[in-house]
Amino acid sequence: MRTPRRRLDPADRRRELLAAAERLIRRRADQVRVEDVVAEAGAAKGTFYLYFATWDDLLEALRNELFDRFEAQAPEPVESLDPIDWPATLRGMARAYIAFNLEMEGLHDALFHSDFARNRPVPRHRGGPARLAAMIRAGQEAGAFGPVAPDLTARMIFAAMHEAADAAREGEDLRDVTAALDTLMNRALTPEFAP
Amino acid sequence: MRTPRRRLDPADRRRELLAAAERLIRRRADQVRVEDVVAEAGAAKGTFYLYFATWDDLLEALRNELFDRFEAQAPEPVESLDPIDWPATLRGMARAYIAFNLEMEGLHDALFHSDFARNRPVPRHRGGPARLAAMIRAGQEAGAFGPVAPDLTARMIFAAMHEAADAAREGEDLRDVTAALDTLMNRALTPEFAP
Amino acid sequence: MRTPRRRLDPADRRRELLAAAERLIRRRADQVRVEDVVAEAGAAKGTFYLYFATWDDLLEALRNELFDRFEAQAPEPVESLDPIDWPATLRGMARAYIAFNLEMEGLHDALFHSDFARNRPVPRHRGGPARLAAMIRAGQEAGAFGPVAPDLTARMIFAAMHEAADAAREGEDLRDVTAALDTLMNRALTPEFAP
Amino acid sequence: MRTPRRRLDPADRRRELLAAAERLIRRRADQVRVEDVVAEAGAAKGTFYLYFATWDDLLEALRNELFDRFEAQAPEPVESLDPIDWPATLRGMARAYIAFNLEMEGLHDALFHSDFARNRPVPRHRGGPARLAAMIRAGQEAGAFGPVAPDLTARMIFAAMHEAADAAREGEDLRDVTAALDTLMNRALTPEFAP
DNA sequence: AATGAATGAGGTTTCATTCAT
DNA sequence: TATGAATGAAACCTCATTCAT
Repeated sequence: MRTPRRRLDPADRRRELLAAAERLIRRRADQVRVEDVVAEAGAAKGTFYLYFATWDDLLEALRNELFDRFEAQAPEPVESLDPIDWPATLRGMARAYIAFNLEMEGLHDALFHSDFARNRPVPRHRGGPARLAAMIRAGQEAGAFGPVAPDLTARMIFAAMHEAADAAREGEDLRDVTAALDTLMNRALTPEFAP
Repeated sequence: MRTPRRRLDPADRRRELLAAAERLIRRRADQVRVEDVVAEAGAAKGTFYLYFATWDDLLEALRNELFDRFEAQAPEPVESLDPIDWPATLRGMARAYIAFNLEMEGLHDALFHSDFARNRPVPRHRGGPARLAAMIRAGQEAGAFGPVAPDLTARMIFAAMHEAADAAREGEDLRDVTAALDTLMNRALTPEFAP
Repeated sequence: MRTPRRRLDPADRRRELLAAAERLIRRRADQVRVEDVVAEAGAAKGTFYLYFATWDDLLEALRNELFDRFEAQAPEPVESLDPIDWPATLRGMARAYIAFNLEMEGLHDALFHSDFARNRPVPRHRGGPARLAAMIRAGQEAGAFGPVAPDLTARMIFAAMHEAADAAREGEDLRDVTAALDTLMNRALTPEFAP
Repeated sequence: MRTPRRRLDPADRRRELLAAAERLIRRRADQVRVEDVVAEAGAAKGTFYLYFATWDDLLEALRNELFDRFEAQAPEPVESLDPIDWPATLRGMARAYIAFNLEMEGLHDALFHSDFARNRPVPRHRGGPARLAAMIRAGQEAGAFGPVAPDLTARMIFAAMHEAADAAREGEDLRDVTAALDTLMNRALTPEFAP
């Protein structure tokens, strides 16, 4: 019983493989093998290697896609005319990030804390902290944020966001989590406080 | 009888294996195999399994040891008589944690973000966030910290500490990092600010 | 229609494929794959199989072509009128063979000592030994060569030629090699010696 | 149904694997895979890699063993007291080599004309030509052989021996082959002929 | 208590050949 | 006649774990 061939446009086939991998890794990051991916995608083993030279290349493609997707959904917040409400913008970003992260499930560790992540670090310019730092700087210029170190504070707040998302995933009430994060960010950046 | 057997007190043997594993994992978490550990420890392969039923059991033992060690070195801050300076205590803990984390090198991801970590989550009561939450509660009762949600805030601040340590490891100046973290914690917990 | 199709006269296409294969195998007999050949020939993978049913068929075609080419360039030595100088004729053939063999590079083993060679032996009538044996017989009839067993001696002298070519390829001085071969052949066939 | 373990002394296990490989390669040099060898040797796949890092390492070990074996069976020819009969000694070596080569079957090409052979050439000092050249030199000093170039002539005569063995394997009568080779060697080396 | 040879499931990657277009 | 995406049977190699000694 031969499997009938499904001839696809290469771009489509690639998409299917990526999608299949994403679906599986979400569920159980470990234990996903090339074999599983092609089975899920309805392709043959060799087909995988037509599109990705190694397993890590697939992961890299997946990571890039996630970045693209996040950037598409949480677009540059500015573009406004009236004085921007920076704290609100920040809160918006936090919500978007938490939602995105919650939705990532198993992908996160597989892409950001695996051997893969160690071997292929995220390029500096991608990733949330850079965006967040830019936002802090802009807010500071507008007088909406206090005089904190933008880059390091951005990294730490981003880590806090990430942790908040984890907490939500582990069962904490999402409103509590969001409120606590809002409080933390508000306090961390308010211009009304100078220690 | 090629290699003479080294008969050891079981506790010593176990310690040697753990120490060997720690040394190797620090260096390169992936790529460490049972074989390497026993070679480093001067034992035979089978001996490993007299002390650890599986590889993950070794990791768990290692994680526990790290917790013990951290708790031993960063002792409960209280025990004092005069009014405690809570912010200072917190800063002390942060410094201790950063130092500890910096010194962990490859251990961190191997123990906290690997497949192992997913399969065997850290027991609630161990780990920094629990201690930190306790500290926040105590500080709040003493009027030294503002009215934030203790557990969630503890988690987020802990994540920030962790990120700070990462930043230091990646080359950021340790004083800058510590200062930024102090600022963040101070702002996040100060009682003088109510949004 | 990405690549424009190159419609060729079948004979031309076949020639191109053969030439491409020859070029590549010369360089590195192992490691040459169908994929490489079609790339080198500017054709698509499937096209290969329109001209050669299997990879071994290509090799066989290549081997035949080499035989043809050798026979064309080292033409039947006779055609003469005066008494033929048989030893000189033999030396001429040896020189031609060495030159040819030197020029074959990686082709030799790929065509004569590979799994392919085992599965498809050279037809008796092709190949140097047969020609050489004929020459020895003719020379014997003319009284120019001694009474040695023509077929076996031809095989062995041919092997010696081949070895001489190898020696030259490995860096021995071509004149030394040729001289040693001439001496061997002269001694092996001289009529002036009967043990 | 587990296969019961056969625990062997490492040297014995290695011998068994080599012997199994030799048996199979003799029969059909291509088509022999690690899997076949371990099956023939009654071992598990992983066991192979305990003894040979790669397939080519096995082939190299096999080649070395063959050399050893040949040298053991065709010992240094000298050791004599009276004037040595050099031609007879040479004929003896030729017979030994033919016998050995005939007995090698599929091993020859696998070890001397495969990709393996190209990647790991025979060390100069092993192999027949070196021994043969030494013999020619000794014979020349004793006045038993004519003034031919020893090294190149040795190579060519060795190739002739090899071809003679091939002829015998292909069905030529062994006595004819031996006689033709004797004649060739006698003529090639006789001191009574100077062209 | 200790050893280290042996196991074998698991995973990756390659490439001749097929076949839908 | 030509294309090139797709196939899937090999083959290789690794390493946690077992077990006979």
